[in-house]
Amino acid sequence: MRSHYCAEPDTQQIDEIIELCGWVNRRRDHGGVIFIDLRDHTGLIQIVYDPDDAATFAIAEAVRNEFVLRVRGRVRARPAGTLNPLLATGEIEVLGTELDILNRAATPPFQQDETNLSEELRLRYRYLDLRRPEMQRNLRLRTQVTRTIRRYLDERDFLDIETPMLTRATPEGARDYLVPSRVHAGQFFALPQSPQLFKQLLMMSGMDRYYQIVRCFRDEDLRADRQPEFTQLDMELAFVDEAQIMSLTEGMIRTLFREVLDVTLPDPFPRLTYAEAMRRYGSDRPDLRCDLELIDLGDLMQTVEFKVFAGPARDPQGRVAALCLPGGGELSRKAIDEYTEYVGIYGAKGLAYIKVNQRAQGRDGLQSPILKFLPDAVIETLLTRCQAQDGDIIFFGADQARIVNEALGALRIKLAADQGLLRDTWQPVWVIDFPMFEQDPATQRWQALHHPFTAPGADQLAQLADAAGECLSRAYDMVLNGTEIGGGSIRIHQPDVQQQVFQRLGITSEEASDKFGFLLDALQYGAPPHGGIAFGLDRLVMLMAGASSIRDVMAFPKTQSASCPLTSAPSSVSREQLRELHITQRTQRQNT
RNA sequence: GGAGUGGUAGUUCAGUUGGUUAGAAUACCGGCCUGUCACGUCGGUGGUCGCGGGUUCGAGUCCCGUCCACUCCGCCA
Repeated sequence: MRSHYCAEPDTQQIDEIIELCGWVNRRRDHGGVIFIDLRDHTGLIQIVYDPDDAATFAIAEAVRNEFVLRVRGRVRARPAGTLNPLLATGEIEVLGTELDILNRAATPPFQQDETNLSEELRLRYRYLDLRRPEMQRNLRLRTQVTRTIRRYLDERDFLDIETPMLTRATPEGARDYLVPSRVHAGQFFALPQSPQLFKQLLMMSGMDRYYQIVRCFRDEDLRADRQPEFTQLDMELAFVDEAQIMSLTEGMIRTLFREVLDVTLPDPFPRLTYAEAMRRYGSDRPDLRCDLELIDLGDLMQTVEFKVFAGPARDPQGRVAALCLPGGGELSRKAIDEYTEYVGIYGAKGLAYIKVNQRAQGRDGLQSPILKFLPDAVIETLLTRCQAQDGDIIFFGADQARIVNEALGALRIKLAADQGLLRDTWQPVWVIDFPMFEQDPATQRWQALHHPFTAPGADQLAQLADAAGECLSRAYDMVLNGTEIGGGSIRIHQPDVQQQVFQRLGITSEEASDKFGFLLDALQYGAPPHGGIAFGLDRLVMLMAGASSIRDVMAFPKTQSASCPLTSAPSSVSREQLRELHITQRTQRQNT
């Protein structure tokens, strides 16, 4: 006997068809025969049958609006329309001879085939939302993904080791979710933002291949691809370098896509340095499904009278770049205004453009508000550099490099999406050679781009003190179709290098030993070279499922305000509970 | 913290320059019909127009505030 809950029709074999989800078509007694149409996915059905006598006996159990039913009867395989031309959609039917009502069911608050349900309603009745074929498919896919990953890593002798959920608050990074201690008045645990420090300690313990599919917590504002609790595939290896980790993990992703989606990814994945990614795509997670690239014009614009361009061109922190959209000459004034507004979100003060109508006619064949500021030679060179052709439009960004990159980088993706220039394919890429540090524009302080345990490149130590901004790290990100799905680094395993990095970050040795003295202590007892990576499982599954939000690949996600309509969490708690935790009740909202 | 979109029967939506009894589809209930399958057909129940305040003779509609959901910026080492 086999039994399944299923959601998708599969017409290949009768045995598989019988595993499908379907629906009791009519509740009314029809001369003692109940027809079950397996193409009508409006509820849950389970069919149990005897594989030796599949065609003649079956028990179907189903949840319908009013009843949970059990039907015993004959199963009849029925390719669409063959047994009765009127039965155009059915694949299989059960002719019931007995009917039991197992339970009553209330009318559901929404219809299962409704596609426009509000997110709040879906989450409030998530258990019903999860009956929908799409959600069944997504959670099924998620299981396939974790199963495949585990098998890949198990075959390579990785240890699956759990790390604490109640741990120590971290000084940097995201805000922590805190848990008050009853035993220690006034002290708090933090839920882990990642198992970073523990997995490094495990390397020093000789657990030289570690992985964990682990929940992580960050108390920051939500997005379509960010939830306060999310799942990482966390990995760490000892005695490895970047090449080994990248080779191992891209092999894992290739296996995953081949086995789960029947998709062949490139071998090896292409690689881009951070600098090149920013220069060509304005982003450290470039979407390579689109060929549009940013074109540097800084050298051309240094001497023009147009201060909007000349200023940033002369500024070492500035950038002047162009984006040439083939066929974009068709864009209306309104459309261009909308793109101007769009780049404004990223801090761009405007969006200059040139429409190339008739390039052969030189200046007269162009259309642009900024033409009058640019000499012929400059115009000619920039057109050549952009490989502009008749009917194209060239957009310009000129500002701080950070703003130009963000604005044109985002515009590039939006133009590609709007114009249908994103290929329907999978484009993985490694981004490597990240800077160690970035400078906070407000405080001028140096901050770790990845995290403070990331090793600098072997030849980069000299830069650490004098030219921190140019110091490159041994970090790497895996990017798929413009989404960062994994990131990691080779870690610092020498205490003196770790001290230097802390110093550069302005972390005093007192602070360092207070916050993660245990890691510094551990380094002293002999740490092997080690490194690792963490993949965002939710994002990965979201991409593979074609979903637009990680909520659609999580069983019970939170809303954008980090609450749960199903359980009404977070909630007030009793005074008694608070008292035990040494929290004064003033901190609680008076709503109970 | 900021920008935008939305909130009207259980659900998805419409609702004109402010006008009298707020509509449709679907769901639900009842009758009829039925190898029906988005069944058909006849009838019925169902609304604090998110909430609060204001303008007005009159507010679903205009104004202010607020709450909720979603998208984005900031934030997310």
